[in-house]
Amino acid sequence: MDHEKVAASLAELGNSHRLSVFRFLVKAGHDGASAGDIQKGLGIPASTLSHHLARMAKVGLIRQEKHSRTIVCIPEYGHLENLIGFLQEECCAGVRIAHEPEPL
Amino acid sequence: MDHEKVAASLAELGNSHRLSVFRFLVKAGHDGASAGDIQKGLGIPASTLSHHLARMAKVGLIRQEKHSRTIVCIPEYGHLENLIGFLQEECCAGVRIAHEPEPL
DNA sequence: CCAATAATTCGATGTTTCTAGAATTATAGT
DNA sequence: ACTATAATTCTAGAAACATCGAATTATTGG
Repeated sequence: MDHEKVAASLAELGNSHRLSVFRFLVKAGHDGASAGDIQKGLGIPASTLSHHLARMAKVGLIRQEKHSRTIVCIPEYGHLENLIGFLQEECCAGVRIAHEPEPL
Repeated sequence: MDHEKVAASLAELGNSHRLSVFRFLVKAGHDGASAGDIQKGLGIPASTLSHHLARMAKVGLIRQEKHSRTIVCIPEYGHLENLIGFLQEECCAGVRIAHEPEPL
């Protein structure tokens, strides 16, 4: 993942509503949750939520699958892993994360 | 670190200039770099840079120490670690990071 | 005290983002 | 065909952000 994509993804997660949505989806698990479920669960107006979901999908934080009338949103775990990996490698350079063992 | 602080910090890192600044500071190491050095290194106009540095300091991503005329900026490694920790715990729930070993 | 340097604050402008109601599209069930 | 449901798109206003030159505030050295 390159610099610009990382910045764009962090910017998306850097919004309280969207961070809530992502956390909600992670809790929901690999099957994800429908836009409606998220709306009810978090109490965000439909049009506002739709706007945020579209942004998250655009940068690859979530995937959206249409099943008849409902749209199922699934968190892209791999994307977040890549993001975390970037931060650890590019932004922690030489600094060890507390619970991570020393390299040999 | 709570939800709102996490969102605010991610939002700050979610700007290309600021992400560059943070990476620059990490490369510079624990001694950090002066605002002037960052400006020369990244080619960002002084007033623009000052604006970004102030924002980063506000959420705790960096620390600014004034030494006579120059301001030294130091990355707050711990802050980023907390951020990464939050993402791993709240947003990866049960998902294993590739290079991390399975728990016993 | 004066000139030079380092950095911030001011001010103004253009852009993006957020928000949410209203209208629209798509689909299912009867 | 009609109605209800799920979600998006449209639209528009407010708020926040980004940019950067010019003016300003320290601080150092001569």
